[in-house]
Amino acid sequence: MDRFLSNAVNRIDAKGRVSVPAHFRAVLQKRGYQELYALGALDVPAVDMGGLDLLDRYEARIGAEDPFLQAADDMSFFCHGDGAFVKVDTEGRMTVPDFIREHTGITTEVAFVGRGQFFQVWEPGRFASHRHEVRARLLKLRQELSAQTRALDPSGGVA
Amino acid sequence: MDRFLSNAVNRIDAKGRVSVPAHFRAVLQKRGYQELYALGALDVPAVDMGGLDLLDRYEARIGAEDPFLQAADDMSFFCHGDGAFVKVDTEGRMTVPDFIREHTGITTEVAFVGRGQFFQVWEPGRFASHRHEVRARLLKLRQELSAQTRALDPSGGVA
DNA sequence: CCAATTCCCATTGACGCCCATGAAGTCCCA
DNA sequence: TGGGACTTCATGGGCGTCAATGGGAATTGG
Repeated sequence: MDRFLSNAVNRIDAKGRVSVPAHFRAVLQKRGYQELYALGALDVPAVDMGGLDLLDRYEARIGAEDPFLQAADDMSFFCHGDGAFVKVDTEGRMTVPDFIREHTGITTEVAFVGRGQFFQVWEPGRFASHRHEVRARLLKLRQELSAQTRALDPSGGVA
Repeated sequence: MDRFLSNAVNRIDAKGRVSVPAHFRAVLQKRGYQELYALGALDVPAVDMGGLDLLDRYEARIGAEDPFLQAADDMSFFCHGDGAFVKVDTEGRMTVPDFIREHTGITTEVAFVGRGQFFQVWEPGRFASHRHEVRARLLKLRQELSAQTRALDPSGGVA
């Protein structure tokens, strides 16, 4: 297994630590990352987390912009100033920093959600809501499309 | 880690000193700089700080300009005349000079903001405001772009 | 000689490292 | 196929180390 998949909810202990799911840790180790890069998502109360490759991808994107325009400055301010490194201890736990709690609303439990090349952390309740929203949007999209084409439904369907 | 990342707010003591975040100090040491070069940002109430390489980059930028144009003269006047060196003591603290206080509005607390190749100092309140502005601009930019490309979304995904 | 700055030491609070415990899952064997 | 032993993992807590901060002493410059 080489990508972040499925989801799990873990509890934050009295010292503010939470176990990163063993499966995610295995992916990180396989890719050679001991430290996590974390960045609050733009439009949802979630924080994206992943290896340094996540930051590299943002920096590559910045490199494509004219460095004297505001867009490049904004992007750097966002991914460097708003991002952070998060350490994972020898037991596979990370301490949840304040900016993650503020951005996500996390207090006592953390929902880890695999996203392929990275994963997200959510407040469990908000994650459940968002999941339903996404499902509803996809269902609607599929119904709209199937009136014209079967593109989203190669065999039995997405849902 | 070899770049300035994440942000932290530290307090100025009675003598006007403030601790440079340990992570930033580690980056400076790795690059071999004991002294900081500081220059007030043009369009925001922040001061850019970094090693001598920061000044080098500014000078390289000046060198790219036609020396007969006023722009080159202005740039040189600005980054040499308005820039300053800031010392870091044995404890990793710097004294906040007056021009930084005036340009940023800093009084009792300093927000250190990583920017990759350099970092910035802000008054914490203004930093928070600017952060929200940047996020709003990027969100808008992303929505405009997503009609054509998913470049800002590392997943390239639906959500 | 005074004032500002720098160096040194002390405190405290946060964080990383270690060990322990209990629950859940897996594998093997009868 | 069912049960038991082993492994893995999430979680809790003690302890040492380091960083941020405060204050005093020494040094330097005007």
